[in-house]
Parts: sequence; structure tokens; C-alpha cells
Amino acid sequence: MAGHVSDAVIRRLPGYYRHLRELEAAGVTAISSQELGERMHLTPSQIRQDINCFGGFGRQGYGYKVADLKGHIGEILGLTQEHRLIILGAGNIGCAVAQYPTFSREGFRTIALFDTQENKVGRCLGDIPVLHMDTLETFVRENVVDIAVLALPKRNAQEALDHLYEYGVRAIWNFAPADLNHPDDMLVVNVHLSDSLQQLSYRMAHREHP
Amino acid sequence: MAGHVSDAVIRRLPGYYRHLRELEAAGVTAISSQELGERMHLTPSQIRQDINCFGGFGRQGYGYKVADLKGHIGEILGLTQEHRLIILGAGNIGCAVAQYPTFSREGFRTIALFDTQENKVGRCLGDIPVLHMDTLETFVRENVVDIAVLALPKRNAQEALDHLYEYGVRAIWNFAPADLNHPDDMLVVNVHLSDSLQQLSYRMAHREHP
DNA sequence: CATGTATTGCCAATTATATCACAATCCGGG
DNA sequence: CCCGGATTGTGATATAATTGGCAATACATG
Repeated sequence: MAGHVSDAVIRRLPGYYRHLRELEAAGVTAISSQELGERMHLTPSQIRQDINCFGGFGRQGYGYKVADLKGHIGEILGLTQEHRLIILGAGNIGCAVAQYPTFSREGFRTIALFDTQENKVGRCLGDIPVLHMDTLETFVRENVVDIAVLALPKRNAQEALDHLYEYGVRAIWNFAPADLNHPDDMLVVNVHLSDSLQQLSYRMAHREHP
Repeated sequence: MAGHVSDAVIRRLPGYYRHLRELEAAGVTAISSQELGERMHLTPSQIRQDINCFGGFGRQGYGYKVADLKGHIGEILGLTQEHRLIILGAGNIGCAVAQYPTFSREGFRTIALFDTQENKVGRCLGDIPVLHMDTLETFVRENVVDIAVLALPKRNAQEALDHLYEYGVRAIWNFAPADLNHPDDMLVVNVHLSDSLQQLSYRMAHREHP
């Protein structure tokens, strides 16, 4: 199992996790691929195949135990270990990420925000301090930082990434609307809000019944 | 041409648009599929095939005219017509969307935010008013609203969607971390920030060289 | 205006992804 | 403890997406 997992499967994993959490919260203890498929708008076959990339978590004639499966998928997603984040840019997006309620439940802990604007530096969001961008290097070298979130203007994003690499950060969650260049041993996942909105626009322009 | 365009192509279109805009800004007037492919990390073949879904915009022995191609793709994406947005939820995400700089350039115009918290209602973000959620129905019935952005807590999202449908809105850009039920003639595009961060976590947990 | 070169458009081949079908097997009830 | 009904795990098949290859053709040059 887990020989090679395709991108398509990885994209669906968080969806499984989300639905399983909801089912667990609703008190459902077991579910079949049939039922889960109806819920998620996927075929039962696809669900069984996806889950089987990682091993046989189900039981014939019964289905999957919700709590077990959620646990396994959480582990596969790496949510059992804590991730320490810093956020570059304390604007709306940076603050939104810092305060997003579900992240902390999933092991993502924001330890600091960074900004250049003097009126933002020194404040706190909850218990997260907003530090000056000039102190970034020292901070990163003296603290464990697993992920850096880029929530700053496009023009500063590439330079910030280059510095972060130099200081040792190897994973980036990027909100700047640009495809940043990065070394092979650095992971970059883009959010690209604009792309998502443009997809909606495309579908509106091309839907059959207007 | 344009018989049926696959999801995979639609997902890539905004990327083409973004890169073409950058090229145009950089003063590049023409580009080959080869060069564009290197820039975007796609094969030249794929680029030619993608673009050909919509017609032959290129010229043999020469490549594509950047401005022309950008214009065509903008049109295909529906960016030539204005879209009027309302945003439900004036928290960090709602405000981030309202003030996101590139949206207005692409024809997306936010005309109002809605919230239930009294201390937010009555203020403005730039020239966009924050109105009380109770006035949503009246507002939507009296104004043209093309897209509603859901930037409110998960527990309120489904109900909000149902109301919006009733009032006549037929396109939703959803930031709530839930897969909302919706009628067939309503378009819903999800952002699901958590999914994106979990994908990063997955890749961190499974990368070869730690 | 003729010629060589670069590059598209497009069809074929390959690879990836999703679905189907069914044997293996586990649960629950009697 | 055994049997019936349900549901998984999985190999085979179908469908979709990507890449390769090449003829057609437009541009640039002299």
C-alpha cells in the first residue's frame, strides 16, 4: 500500500477528513462507502479505492468505523504532529489565518505575525504577537518554524520567500497572487484567491440556463 | 472548438491569464508555447491543446501575441463583464475580499457587506457600506447581485445560502469550511482554506528528504 | 519574392484516473 | 455456532488527461 499516491487522491483527503469529523460530531459511529459517497458526491468505488491507497481500514459487510478512519486519515495528513506557523503580513488575510478557528484544532499553531507597518507592530492578536519584519531572521533562527504563510503584497513575496529559505524554512503557504520560484527542497502550496473567483466567473459565463 | 471544456483546462485558465498579464506588464509582445511552458511549468503541448479548446489564437512560426491572447482568455473567463458582489460576514475574510486589490481590476465590484454585529454595521470599507443582515432580503431584491460571498461561520452558511437562493442569487463563492447543499441551477465554488493547508501538511509528512 | 526556420494545430499514443464487477469475508441474528 | 445479507478489497475495464510527433504554414531575411 501507499506505493505512490496520486495528486487526485491527495486533493480529496481533506474532504474525507472534514466529512468524517462532521459525522463523528453527529454521533455516527460507522458508515459505508455507499453512504459516504452520497454525502460527498463521489462514487462508492472511488472512496474504497482512495482509502485503500493507505490500507484496509474497513470491514466487509459493515463499512468503516468513523472515528478510526478519521484517525487514520488525520495521521496520513500529518495532523497528529504540531505545525508551528509564522505569518508574514498582518493585513486582513494574515489576521484571518491567525484567527481561523479550525487550524488550532488540527495542530497548526501560529506563533508570530510579522509586518513592516509601525502601527501594527507591538500589538497582539489573541496571544500571538505582531513583530517587526526586521526581526524575522533572528526569530526564525531562534525558534522552530515549520511553515511560513505569505500574506503580503505580490511585490514583496518572492524576496520574502528567498529570505525564508536562507533562514531555513522549507514550507510555504502562499496567498500572494504569483507563482513564486523556489528551490526543489522547499514546498510551496498556493491559494490564489483570484483564480478561484475567475473559475466561478467562467462557469457563470458558460452555464446553459442563464 | 469549445465543444466541451474539461475541468482541468478551466482550472488552468486563470493561471494563463495571470502570466499573460505579467508578460504584458513586462513589455513582452509575443510568446511561444515553449517559453510560456517554461514559465508556467507546463509542457508546450499542453498549452497549445488548452488554448485550442477555444480556437486558433496563435500563428505558426511566430507564437501568440500576448495582448491578444490575454484578451481572448479574459473574455472566455467572463472578465469583460462586470460582476456585482455582496459579502456576508464582515470579519477578516470578508474584509480581505472586499479590499483585495486585483478583484476590481478584473471587473468584480463589491457593493455591500452584511453582518449581524452592531459595532460593524454602519461603517464603511473604502466606499463599501456594511449593512445589517436583516436588510439582506430587501437589498438583494432591489439591487442586481451577481455573486454572494459567504465569509461567515460554518453554522450560518447553509441557512444563508438557502435564503440567498430564495432571493434570487445564483452564484456563491464560499469560504465556510463545509460542502453546502444547493439547487442545480445555483453555482457554488468553494475555497476551503483548511484543505489547502492540510495538503501542505500531507506533503511535508511524505516528502523524501526531511 | 523565394527560402529556411520556427512554431502552431491536430491526431495518435501514452499515461493517469475513475468505474465496474465480483470473490472474499465479516457482522449480526437466530 | 452457523448462515444470510451486506460491504469491502481488488483486478479488469473504461474513460479522461497529458504528452509526443509531424505536416501545414506563417514569419523573417536577404
